[in-house]
Amino acid sequence: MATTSKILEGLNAAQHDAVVNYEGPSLIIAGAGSGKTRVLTSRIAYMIEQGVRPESILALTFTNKAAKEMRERIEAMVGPQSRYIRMGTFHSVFARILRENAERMGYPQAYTIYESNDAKNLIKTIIKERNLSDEKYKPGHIASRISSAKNSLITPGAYMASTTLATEDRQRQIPEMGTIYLEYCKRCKQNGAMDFDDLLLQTNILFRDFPQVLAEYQERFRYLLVDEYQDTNFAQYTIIRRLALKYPNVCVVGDDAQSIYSFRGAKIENILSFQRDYPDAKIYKLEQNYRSTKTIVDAANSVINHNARRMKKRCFSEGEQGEKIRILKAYTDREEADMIVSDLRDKVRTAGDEWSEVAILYRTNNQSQALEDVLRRKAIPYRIYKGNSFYDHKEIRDMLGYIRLIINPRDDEAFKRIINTPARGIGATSVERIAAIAQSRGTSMWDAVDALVGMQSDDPTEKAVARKVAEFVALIRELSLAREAKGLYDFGLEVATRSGILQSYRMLNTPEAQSAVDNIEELLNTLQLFNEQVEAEIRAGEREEFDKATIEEWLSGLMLMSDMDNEEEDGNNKVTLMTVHSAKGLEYKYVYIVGCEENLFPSMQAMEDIDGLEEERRLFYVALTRAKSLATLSCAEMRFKWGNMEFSRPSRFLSEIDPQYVDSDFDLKPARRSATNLGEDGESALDALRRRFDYRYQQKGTPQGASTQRPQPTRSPYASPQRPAPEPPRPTIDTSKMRRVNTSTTGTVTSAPCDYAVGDVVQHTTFGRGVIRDVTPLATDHKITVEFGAPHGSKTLIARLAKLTKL
DNA sequence: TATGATATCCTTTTT
DNA sequence: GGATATCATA
Repeated sequence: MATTSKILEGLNAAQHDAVVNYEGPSLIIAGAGSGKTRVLTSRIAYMIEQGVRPESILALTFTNKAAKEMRERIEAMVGPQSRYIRMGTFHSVFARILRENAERMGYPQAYTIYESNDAKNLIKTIIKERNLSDEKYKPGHIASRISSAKNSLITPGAYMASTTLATEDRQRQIPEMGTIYLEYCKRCKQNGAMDFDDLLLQTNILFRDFPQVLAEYQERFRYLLVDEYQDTNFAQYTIIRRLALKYPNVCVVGDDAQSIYSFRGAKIENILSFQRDYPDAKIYKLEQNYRSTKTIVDAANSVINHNARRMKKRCFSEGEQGEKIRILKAYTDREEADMIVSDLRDKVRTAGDEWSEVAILYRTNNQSQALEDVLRRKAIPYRIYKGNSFYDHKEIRDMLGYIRLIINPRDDEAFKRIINTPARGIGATSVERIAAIAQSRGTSMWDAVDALVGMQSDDPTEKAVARKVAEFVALIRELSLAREAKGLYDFGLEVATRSGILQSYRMLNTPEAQSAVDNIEELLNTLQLFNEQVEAEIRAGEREEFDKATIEEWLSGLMLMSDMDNEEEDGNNKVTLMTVHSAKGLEYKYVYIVGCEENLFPSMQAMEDIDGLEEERRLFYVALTRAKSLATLSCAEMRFKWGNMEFSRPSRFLSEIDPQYVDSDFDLKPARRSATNLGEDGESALDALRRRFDYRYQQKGTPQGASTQRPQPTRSPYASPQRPAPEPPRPTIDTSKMRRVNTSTTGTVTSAPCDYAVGDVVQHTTFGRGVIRDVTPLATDHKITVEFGAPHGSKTLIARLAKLTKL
């Protein structure tokens, strides 16, 4: 402590304290832009400088990219020892630990990681096998229930023992839910597979059932650091709890105001009650924002102040006042995109900035479409981040299917995917028969087919199928040999060629097929890259000689990789498009938040209860605080939804921003649309609106050749020769819908009478029957507290939005 | 069994 | 509007 470390230079008082006091539990409340990453990296670097062994540090981040960046920054401070820090997402770190311990838990070491599609397919199979109605038992719904059970560490046994869950499932008319969950887990294990949630659940089971294993990791990881703690779920929370039991050197960093992942089971309580969990925890508050202008920080604060559930902190900026937040309004979503893109082009050009200083953020992925079209039309380079776009491609999933089956022959989902891909004459009936045989023998489909190959049959069609199956078996065997004999890249290439996948696309001479071939090549390149990387690590002595690159390791890495983690190789000077969720942790000079409309942002389903609405508000806060110098918000009056136009009103969040920070030329009050505007006179108002967006209007093909005025030939679904242009030249506008929207708008906006009173009995679509306990008036609505009894308890809802019926 | 046509969901957010 | 699922037909 005698000499000051270089690492501490330039830190403010709060940051300094948070870096230096690394022993014992600490909670770092880090407001947006407060130098959180800097504190985390400096803290770790400082620890190493003070003699803490890097191997004893476990740092968990939210994305792989964040981990990579942190490691680089630490390396810059303390050099190559940083390589020995265990760092990554919860999922990737524990996937590796599980691999080391898989066998004692009844999983193969080469277990496969199931992504959500695999999980859903398996659930579908189970539902079918049990002859349950796929009307009531929707795979997606079942999958999400299983997922939240796992995130809350509820095993199938516990699930079925719970009377609360049983009644809940009966209410939802899925009484077999527990059985399906049990069967699902059984089948995953049979298949030697873990889904995303298993990676956390099974880690907990490992630590619970094998205390000596837990003890080993407790000794190994004496210092724990968790980033984005406000977004951890119960399973993650418990892992940390367990690991910290012996040496409570646990440092969590987060911001309750940025908790936006409750749909994934994240519990904001984890951060709110850290002090209760670790009573002698030290608390550090990083409140100075170094990222944004005063205007942006203050505006964001004024919005988040509408939330009741907050931790006390005061975020401020000492930067410039900066420009006011601009709010733009367009008539249609299409026009909104035009407006935004022209605006950002002007900004970038006049200021001489880079495209990469601009981000366009939206609430839902589908909003990117309109923006992409305009960007492409104006030849502005852009980069779009979209979930796991890699697996969205069939050719990639097929390639991975082969590789998975070779690594883990028990993986029935992979087997089903590829047995007839590319088509080799083994149809659904044959596959079902194989599945049935496997079921009856209690083996995997691969084992079933493997045993079947030697058998003879007299039936000629059966014989033909048997021959084809035998060919498939031979193919997989050959590829397995290739895996052992060849390097990673060559093996991948063998899979692509011998399987016939590559050939099947080359035969087709379409641009889509070409892109598929490109994707396959890209996949093979990642194999090569991975191999080179591992070899470099071995040469540098960071990795043992015998620990060569394996296809298993590559595959799990790939499964746990998100689009976020992919580095762009062909130049970075591009406008960024992404959801607000993916923007967390990032910053841009210019930020555009589009679609600031009621029912979109905040989203319709989130507005059902107060918690949901508050989370949307935090999301909006996250969006706003991404901006360094200028934030621009926009909304449209009409938006294409499910193929027809729907009206929307400006988001309540726009009017929640303190007006002194806003620059807009229209009234922001959500209640602005009055009855006269669209009342009985609705049609003419509509016509006026139609006229103003005749761009789309004409594009949709007016029969009189008006479309020829448009120089831009856009793909037009109504222009196809088979289908005559519809009589009224506005096929996309469904007036019946408009009237509907219309009446509901006028009815609720003008005055806000409340249909509910204390003591009323109501029915809710998800929570069931309840009694109203309290009614509080809001600006344009009422907040009601409803007691639902057993599983749900008391909920605070917004009268107009909650799906309630009075009984 | 493979292909093309029609029906149906969809739109919250992701490791 | 679009992707995916299911169905009808050769």
